[in-house]
Parts: sequence; C-alpha cells; structure tokens
Amino acid sequence: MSNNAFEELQWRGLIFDYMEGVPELLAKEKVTVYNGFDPTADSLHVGHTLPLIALARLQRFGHTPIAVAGGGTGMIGDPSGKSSERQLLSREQIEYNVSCIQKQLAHFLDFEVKSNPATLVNNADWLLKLNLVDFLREIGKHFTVNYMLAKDSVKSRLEREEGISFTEFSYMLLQSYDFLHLYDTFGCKLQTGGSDQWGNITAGAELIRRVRGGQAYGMVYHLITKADGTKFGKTESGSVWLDPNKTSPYRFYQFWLNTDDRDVIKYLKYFTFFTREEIEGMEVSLAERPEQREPHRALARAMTQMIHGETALARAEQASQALFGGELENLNAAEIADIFSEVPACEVPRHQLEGEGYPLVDLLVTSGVARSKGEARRNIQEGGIYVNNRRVEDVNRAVNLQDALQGQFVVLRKGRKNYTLVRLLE
RNA sequence: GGGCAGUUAGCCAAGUGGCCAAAGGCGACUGACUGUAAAUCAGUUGGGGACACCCCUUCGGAGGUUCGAAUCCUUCACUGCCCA
Repeated sequence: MSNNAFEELQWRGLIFDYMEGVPELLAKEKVTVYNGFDPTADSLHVGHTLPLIALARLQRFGHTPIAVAGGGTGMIGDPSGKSSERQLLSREQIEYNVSCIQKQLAHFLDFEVKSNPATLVNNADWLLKLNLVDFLREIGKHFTVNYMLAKDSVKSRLEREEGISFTEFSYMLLQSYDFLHLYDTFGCKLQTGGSDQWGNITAGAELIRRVRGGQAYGMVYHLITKADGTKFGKTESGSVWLDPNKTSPYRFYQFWLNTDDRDVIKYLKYFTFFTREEIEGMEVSLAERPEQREPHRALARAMTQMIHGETALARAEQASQALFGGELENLNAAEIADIFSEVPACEVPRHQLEGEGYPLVDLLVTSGVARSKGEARRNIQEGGIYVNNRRVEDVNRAVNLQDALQGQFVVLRKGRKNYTLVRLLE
C-alpha cells in the first residue's frame, strides 16, 4: 500500500480527473468524502462497486466516507451519460430501491471504527423538504443558464432532436445542493464519482464557493471499459448484480473468471485490495502461463468473497470445478444437488421419463434451455446439446430413467457452459 | 390547436401491390480452433409439423380496396420536429 491515498488510487489507474489541490488535500488532511449512488434498480451492480470500493480505500487511509443513496435525486433522473430522457420511477419504487441498495452500501464500509466511521445517508431526507421558490432564490440564483448549458450532460442532449426536459436539466442543481448540504452538515469537502459526474461535481464545488466562500473538491474515476468494446458488467443474461437473488454467487464468480485477458490486470487494480507486488506477480503469470489463468482466478475469488462471503465462494468454486471437469457420474445425490444449486433448475415428474422417455426436444423447451422446439432441434443438430455432459447426436433422442443420475437428476448443457438441472419429482 | 415526418423482427435499417417469414448491419446462439480468454472461420437466428417439404402467425391498432397488401385507401393510437 502506498503511504498516501492519492498515490494509491493513482497507481491503480482509477483517477480520470481531479480538481487542483486534491493530491495535497488527501495527503495533509483527514478528509470527509462522499460518493452518491442512484437508486435506479433494487440492487447495485458490479459497475457501482468501483467508486464504492474506492470509498473504502479512502477510509483505510483515514479519511471519512459518506455513501449517499439518491432517494431524492432519483426522483429527478441524472441526464449525465444518458443519450435520452428516462422514464421516471414511482416514488414507491425509489423508496424500495433505496432501502435495498442502502444495505449493500453498508456492506463495504466500516461504521465501527472510532476515528473515521462511515456514514450512510439518503438525500431524500433533505431534498424532498425543499420549497421550490426558496430553492430558486437561494440556489438557482447562483447558476447561470449559460453555465448549465455548457455542461456536457446538457450539451450533448441539446444536440439531439428530442432535447432534455426541464426536470433533468435541473438535476445538477439538486446534486450541487447535496454537496452543499453535506459540506455544512459533515464538513464534507470532496466528492467522487464516475467521470460522467464531473459536471455535477464541479457545479457543487462552485456552489459551495459562492454560497459559503468555502473550498470543496472533486475527483472522478475512469469509466470501466472492456477491451472488446462492449459494456462492462453485462452478460447474456443481463446485468451482474450484487444481490445473490438476482445474480447467483456462481454466476458472479463466473463473470469475473471469464474476464478478457487484456482487462484482468486492470480489474485487479480497480476492484481488489491486492498489493502492487501481488498484482505485478500476476502480470508475470499472465504473460508466461496464460492458460493457467491465475489472475482471473484471483480476481474471481477476491470479488466473490468480498460480496458473497467465504461459504458462497467455496460453493461457487466447487460448482465450477465439477461443471467444467466433466465427471458427473461419480457424484452422489447430495453433491449434485449442492453443486447445481447455483444453476438454473426445473422439475419434471418422474413418470414422464418412464418407458420410452421424454423427447429431448420437449425437455429442452420445458426446462427453458431452448425457447422453442425449432431452436431446440437446431441446437441438437449443431452439436450443442449435452445430456449429463455427453453430446447428443440424435435429434429424436428421448430422455428416460436410465439417464437419471442417482435416479433423481438429469443435467442438460447447451454449448460450453450453460447448464440446467432437471430434478425428478415423485 | 395547426403543419410536417415517422411507427418493419432483440436493436438499427431496407423494402412502397405478387418472386416477402421480409435485404443488410449489429447483437445473440451453436460448432471448429482453444485456456471456461481473445481473434478467426463456418452455420443458425418468428412458431409448428410426418422437418431438404408443408402449414400458421408477423411489418403500430382497427376497418376497407384487390384474385393477392409490409406496400394502396379510411380511421384511431403513439413518437419526434416545427409553428401557435
């Protein structure tokens, strides 16, 4: 670990831009720093963890973190980084989302430490109380429309035909007000965020300077990019969430394990607490023994443990080994049930497999492996379907009781790594 | 309220009376090669079937013209832009 927070974030490649004076501030003072999180869904996803972990890093250097759930700003919608106007969420939905993500936010920070305990707040607590006329007089007066129009988030939308609503246009005022409020209440002097937040953050610092004559700072992180140009944090089945009910620990583990070689070292720096020496060691391993995928494994292990804990990690690893190792016949019923607990499953009455058995094409559809019989048939013809890890050659194959592992399960697989467990019911 | 433009498959986008289950691109799926990577190459991508052949449904909704409509007409809805 470096001996100063800024250097630490710097060598990890996190910092995209910062206001003048930030390195000195972080070196000399114990700073109260905040980062906001939008309640656009009922769970955070992997992308959110970057600024969140960064907040935890800052706390380890003695700074005091504040995580802000955007229960108030979420009512408006941040235009930053969005190419079109967003649908407003209902108030109930936002409140529910806030309650969900607050639990997740709390997981990363230390609230017990005496010297610099973390704080968790919801900006609905102060924003919803605002009175429009007062707000326009006290806050709005400090911003010129010219200034606001010059912000990237607004400018890019003005260039498009559909424009930007007054609602979203006003967003930066609310976020600026947040900063001011936290400055007044907690002495918060630094705001962090993704690089798309630069405009909102500088607006807040500007407001503090004008209203209080105070000096506040901003620092933004790189948006996470992928070498193949696709969006980080998405898989074929959607976003990778922190909530285990939305993304199972097994899938979560697999998400990290499948990281592109070109990105893996970057992610280790971004997301994990491995030291510089450890990461440099993995860089060597990647160059010399790429097929071992040591860095990928380390990344997947660290992230799964951090988010889901030791037990879930052990299960995810065990499942991964069994699934990609192949030998299913040697497992007992309890092991199968355990390993495949992470994998999509369906239930089928045992009697359907009696005699001739259940046509595989139909089983693929009822189990959700294929969306239609045509697709199922195609998948088999292409050689992409496996029953108990054995490739199926015959489109007309049926699955019968002889295929049942331990008399209770049938394991379907599509392609290299899409497993589904069929459970037989009495 | 007025004028104009638009609404085609997961997305973008061609098609403007039959040869249209609908070009092309992206995405996605499968295979080969591999390291559960990348790149590359090949195939597939509305549904159903007795599956190299047939049937059904789909081009914003409803109705109509026609032997025949994604394509023409009427009407409704929605979206965008401009004017008030």
